[in-house]
Amino acid sequence: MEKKNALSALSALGHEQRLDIFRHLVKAGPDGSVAGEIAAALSALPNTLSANLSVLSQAGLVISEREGRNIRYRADMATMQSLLGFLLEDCCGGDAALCAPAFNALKRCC
Amino acid sequence: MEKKNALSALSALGHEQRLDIFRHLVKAGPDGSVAGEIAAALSALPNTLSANLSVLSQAGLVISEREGRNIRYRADMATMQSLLGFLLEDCCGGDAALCAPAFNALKRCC
DNA sequence: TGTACATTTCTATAATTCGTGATTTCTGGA
DNA sequence: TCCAGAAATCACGAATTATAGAAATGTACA
Repeated sequence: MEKKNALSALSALGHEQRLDIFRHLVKAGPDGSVAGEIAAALSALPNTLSANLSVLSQAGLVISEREGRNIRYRADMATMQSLLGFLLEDCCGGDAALCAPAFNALKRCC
Repeated sequence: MEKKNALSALSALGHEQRLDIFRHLVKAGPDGSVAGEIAAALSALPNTLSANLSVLSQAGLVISEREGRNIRYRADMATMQSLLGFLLEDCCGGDAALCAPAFNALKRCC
């Protein structure tokens, strides 16, 4: 992951409603959730929710798909994993072997 | 980790210079780096660097310690790990057993 | 005690982000 | 074609945050 992508992902998550949305989608798992459900779950106004979903989407943290007149959102765990890789790059004094097992385990999980 | 702590950590990292500082400290490892070294490495002005180190410190992402007339900073990996735990809570449909190995591996590494 | 160095704090200005209301687009069904 | 529901987009004032320069603090050492 490049720095600008990491920055947009981190600043997207550094906002209360967007963090709530992302965690809601993480908990929802691979099925995700449609915008209306998210709005109801978080008691959010439709337009602010939409704006925040757009920010998360541009940051690559969520993926959207139209489903009839609803739009379904899912958390993109692959982006999350590469963000972690970027943040913890060279975390073990450059000895990647120390961290590799942890990153691989994260990829298998979720 | 509570939500407000996660928010302050994420928004602290969602800023270019602060992200650079944090990654610099992660690469520096347990020895950390003094403010002057960081400023030289990032070509940062002393006052803006100080302000951003303060933000990272309040977010719990770095730890500081005076060392003569310098101040040494270190990345706090424990905060990072609990942030990941917060972000990925219930990521495997509530089946924590799927994620536990990955989180444990992360704790051992770094 | 006096000086030099490293870092922080203060202050003012500039830039960015946020939330809200109104409008618009897209879809499905009468 | 027309209407209703779902979501996105636009515009704008308010609030927050960032930046730089200048001054102040704390430390070491002669």
